[in-house]
Amino acid sequence: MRDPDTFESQQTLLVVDDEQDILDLVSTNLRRVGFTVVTASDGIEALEVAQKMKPDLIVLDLMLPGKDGFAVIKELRQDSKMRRIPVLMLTAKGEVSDKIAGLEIGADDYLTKPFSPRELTLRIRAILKRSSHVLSESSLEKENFRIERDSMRFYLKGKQIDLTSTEFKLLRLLLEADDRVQEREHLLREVWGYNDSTMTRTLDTHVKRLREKLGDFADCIQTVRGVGYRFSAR
Amino acid sequence: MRDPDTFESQQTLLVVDDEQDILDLVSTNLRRVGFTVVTASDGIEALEVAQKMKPDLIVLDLMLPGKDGFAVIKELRQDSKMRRIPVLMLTAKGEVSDKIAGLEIGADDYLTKPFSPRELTLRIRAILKRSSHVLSESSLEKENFRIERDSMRFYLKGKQIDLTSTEFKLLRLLLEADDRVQEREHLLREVWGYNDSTMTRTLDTHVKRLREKLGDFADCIQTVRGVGYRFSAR
DNA sequence: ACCGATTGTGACAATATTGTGACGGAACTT
DNA sequence: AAGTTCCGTCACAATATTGTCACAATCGGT
Repeated sequence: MRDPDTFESQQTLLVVDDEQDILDLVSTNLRRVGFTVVTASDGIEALEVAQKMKPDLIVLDLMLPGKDGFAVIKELRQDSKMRRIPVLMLTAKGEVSDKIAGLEIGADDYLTKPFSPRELTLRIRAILKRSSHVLSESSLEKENFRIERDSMRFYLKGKQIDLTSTEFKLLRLLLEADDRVQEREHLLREVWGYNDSTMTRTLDTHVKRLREKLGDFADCIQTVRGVGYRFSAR
Repeated sequence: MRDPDTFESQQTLLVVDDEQDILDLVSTNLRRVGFTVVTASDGIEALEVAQKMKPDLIVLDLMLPGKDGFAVIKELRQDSKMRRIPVLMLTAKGEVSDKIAGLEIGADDYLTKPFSPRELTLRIRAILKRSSHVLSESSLEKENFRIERDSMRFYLKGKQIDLTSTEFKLLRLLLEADDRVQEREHLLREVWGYNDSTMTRTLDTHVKRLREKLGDFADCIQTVRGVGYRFSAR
């Protein structure tokens, strides 16, 4: 009898690294624990494969010939089809800067080389669990909040509340972020498509409107001054 | 059959000493227990090799021709790529001064000659274990302190404490440094982006504000006169 | 014990950031 | 066409954060 946790529809991982031995090592290990693994050895290839295969997760080395990990993530996040694919970033020792530590680059997690295969699979499982829960189901429920992605409806304490489409997008992002701070720039990019991040106050205004509609729960949208907003359900 | 946890991409050590026999002894021993070892016999060479190889740890003799161990560490800590590489300092009997004892020089540990190979590998393992864990997880817990990088929340004895973003950055750096002294210049560069390190007292002020918020635990932020600050949790 | 350098401290002013209400235009409905 | 909804901007208010300064306290060295 199989452990129910491993009894999952096979999940596909894309592993991207330019060092062949690491690629081999990682993929054999991941296959051994039940994943389907495809590989790529540079950024361009990675993007192509990602587009074609729609992997459930990408393991991405930061240092790549041609297009580095940052660039790959950036393009990934700009494509609506691939935006949701979680990324686990691999970094060499010296590359660990604050940017990475803060996960400001858009990766979902990162791992410093050298790492043990066990650690890698643990991380992958954690991300997949989190994101399958959060992202793939059509409705997302959290405490008193509930969002139905398909119908674009929002419920607070079971009661439906009308949101405009922008409000909905914004609240959805905040909810999906699950207590992580979402930077202003990020929200502006995701909801409005603003890439320049210049002066606009529309985010503030919409947050205000959302808070109004949340009533007693207005404080669930917390502002992190100088950074962005964070949603903490209750 | 190998233990899966030891099945990791090989870790590289850089051993620096000007005495050839010690170099040989140490490296053969370290290779025997599974490390990749590269060597250098003076400070200049050490820095070059470190830059090129990005070793996972440097074993550094204090007494070196040309540039001594202190100088090497100092330069190391100034380079953003190499800043995080842990250093194990080797010292001869008489050289153990207060500076070394307090590890105020930026080393992660030190060992007095003569030492047994076994002791050396134990120390190395300890340092590597410590430093690989500190940065790789999204939340960092240490005694009564806990920092969640994603949500930018800080907890003391389980209770959440509000920090401004600057305070958060500062505390995070101190916590991540894990008992190592962080030089003023370094903190100013990392948190504020100041490169000139001229006269500003804002670091002092922020440390004070942090201490206020830490209450009883204010003394965990220790000042090292003329050098910087050190965080030692309890 | 004294001196100079360094750090702690409290107050303050400047600045940066966000909240808020109102407004006008655009898009959509009726 | 009139009414409605939604959206982004603006001006202004309300806050929160930050850096500096003057002065006190402390430390290290002699």
